[in-house]
Amino acid sequence: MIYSKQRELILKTVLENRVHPTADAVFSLLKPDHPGLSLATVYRNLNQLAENGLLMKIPVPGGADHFDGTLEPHYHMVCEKCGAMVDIPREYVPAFDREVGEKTGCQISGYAILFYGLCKNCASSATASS
Amino acid sequence: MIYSKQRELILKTVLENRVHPTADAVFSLLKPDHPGLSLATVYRNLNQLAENGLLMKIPVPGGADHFDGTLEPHYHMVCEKCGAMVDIPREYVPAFDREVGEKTGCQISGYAILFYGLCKNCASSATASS
DNA sequence: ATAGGTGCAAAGTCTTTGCGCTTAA
DNA sequence: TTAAGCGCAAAGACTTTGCACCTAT
Repeated sequence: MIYSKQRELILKTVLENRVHPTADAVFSLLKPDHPGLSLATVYRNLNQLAENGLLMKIPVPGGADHFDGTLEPHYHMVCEKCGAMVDIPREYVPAFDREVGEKTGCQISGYAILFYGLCKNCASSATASS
Repeated sequence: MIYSKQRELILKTVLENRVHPTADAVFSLLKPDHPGLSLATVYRNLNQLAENGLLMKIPVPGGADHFDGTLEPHYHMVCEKCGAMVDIPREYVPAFDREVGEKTGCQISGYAILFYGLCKNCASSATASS
């Protein structure tokens, strides 16, 4: 992976913006200061960075993929009200792969969990307004 | 929800084909005997049936949604070799929502788990051919 | 020199939607 | 008769790709 200015910028943007941005969000953040930048470049680099383990790709069914600079294993929740993506510490979830593999005869290589709900802010404002 | 011949056919197809078909798969199964059928109708009805709890919609990141006529709560595995979708009994997985909600302050409404790996067939043929 | 990157625009995949016609209740 | 459904074709959202040019090594 030879150096490229664009890739550096894209990685930096994800690392500095802890909001788990989508490709489009990264693009929008960078575009003003880098008018020549292409959305295709953002997609290519985010995917490449994820493949190389420098970022985590978080697929969201029915929506755009998000990218996360936090590499420690953890899960995510999508806020159904504001769309925010919230980190969920990993330790509350056991290692399913082995368990499920033993019981079903399948060879499990991994699994993805995505929680749905309301983030702290939206949950408290919903309570307040009732 | 007023009756429609198409909806009946679509539901019947999912119930009889325990392969967790996609909208397109349902369409392909029905098209030969029902040349007038439209893919849009299949999508509309599958979604409506899922909303009404007669089917389960299984979103697959980066791929087409699958639909499942088995209503008892359970999870799924996508075979990375043949693409088959395999049922995973539910009891091996605890109720996360409450746990995670308590720890994070978020109001969790649900979660989705999707396993990745090799189904029994593909796992054994991989072993055999080595 | 050359493999890898980039920008642009086109294409691809999956899904939804607008519209005029049809049908169940 | 009228709200719900249908078929068709168009559009939408997200992502990838082909190509000609550029750049790090």
